[in-house]
Amino acid sequence: MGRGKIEIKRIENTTNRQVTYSKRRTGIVKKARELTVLCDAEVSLIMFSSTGKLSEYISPSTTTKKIYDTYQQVNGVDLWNSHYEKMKETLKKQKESNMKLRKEIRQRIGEGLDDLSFEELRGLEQDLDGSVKVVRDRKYHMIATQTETYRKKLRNLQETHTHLMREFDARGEDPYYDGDYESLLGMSNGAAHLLPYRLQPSQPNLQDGETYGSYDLRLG
Amino acid sequence: MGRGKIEIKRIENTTNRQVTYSKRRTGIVKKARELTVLCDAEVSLIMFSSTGKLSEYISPSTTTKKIYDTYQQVNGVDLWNSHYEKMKETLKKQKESNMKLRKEIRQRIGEGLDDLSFEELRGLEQDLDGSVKVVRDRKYHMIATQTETYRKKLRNLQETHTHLMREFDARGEDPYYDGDYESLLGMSNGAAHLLPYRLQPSQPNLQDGETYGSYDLRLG
DNA sequence: AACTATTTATAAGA
DNA sequence: TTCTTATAAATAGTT
Repeated sequence: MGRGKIEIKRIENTTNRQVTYSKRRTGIVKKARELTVLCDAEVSLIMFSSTGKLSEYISPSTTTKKIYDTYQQVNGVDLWNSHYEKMKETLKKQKESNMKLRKEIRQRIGEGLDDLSFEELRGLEQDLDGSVKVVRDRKYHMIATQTETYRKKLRNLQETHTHLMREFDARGEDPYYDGDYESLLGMSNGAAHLLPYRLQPSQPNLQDGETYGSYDLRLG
Repeated sequence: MGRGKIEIKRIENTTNRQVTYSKRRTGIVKKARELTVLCDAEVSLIMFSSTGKLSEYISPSTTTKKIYDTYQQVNGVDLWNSHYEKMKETLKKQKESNMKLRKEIRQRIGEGLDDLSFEELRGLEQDLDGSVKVVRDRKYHMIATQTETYRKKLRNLQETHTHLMREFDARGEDPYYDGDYESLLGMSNGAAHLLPYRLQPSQPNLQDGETYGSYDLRLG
């Protein structure tokens, strides 16, 4: 229907192809609209040009979503819907699993025991008994470890104090001593001196750690 | 394009409308196919007649699902996709909840305790201790109940045997007795007799229930 | 479902 | 893109 007949095959000339697309797109949309009105039909027409541009016609009485929903109903589930169904199934299983886990926890807490038989009850008791033992052992282990850590910390503090005592006592014997206590107190442990230990009755609170601020001895 | 020009409005005559639908449907599908081939386009055409019958054309290079997916990408998410997203979110939350429940159970079983602090460990121990007590109480309660039931069953059996004894002893005194022990042993409890109780030293094992087969005395 | 007079769509050109 | 127009194609009314 034009100045000449054309063969129905891809138009190789790009410009020509785009012009034809534009003209025919107008034509087919008009046809879709006429079909809708004349025949009381519902039509969804979606077109992508070779350049990817989207055009569509949809009957005014409906929406693209409705058309696709109905389309799927008629054709049975397609890939998309089956994916959706699969997800619903997974969700259902997850919820069931969740319920079971909650029930188990409730029983392990001591609730909802009415459903259990005597044997199940006895099994649960033994199970819990075992668990308490494991947790208790772990706690004792932790206490032991923490006590050991605490001892080491204490020992380190005592050593530090011992060193500090020695340095303090040695101040009078140091010809270069300038009265700077702060630098003495902040000195590193690396500077270990081999002076003999001497008791310090003038500083009775030195060993409890209070004098030089609070030391973190908390467990954990 | 026909014998006469027609106005583009609903065709009231049903037959005429359906015929026109059929003819024009063929026409528009042909147009869609030509557009696909000539212009290298992708076309999805879905039509529902006024009677609800579905017809479609889809370019061979694609699928209805692809067209719809691309359509959604271009237009942004629609209601359907948001429903899908909501479901994905729910599923994610369910899975997370599940993981937490499993972790709690593992800890209540005595596994995966390494992550717990000393305080948490102590709390868990006390919690489990309490649970064991609840379960143990429940078990004892059940034992008590079952024992009571057992006593009742036993008493019933003893009564039944007592009755049987009496019937057995009474056989010699019955002038119509014909030697049919079986019918005696199978007799119902409803036929209660008011004969005086008599000890049966010749049947010492009668009261332990073994003589007349096994009685189900199992707990639960 | 076929026919065909007529309308409509559009290919090529401007 | 849009207009023009000769011509191909679609189809309304009919059989």
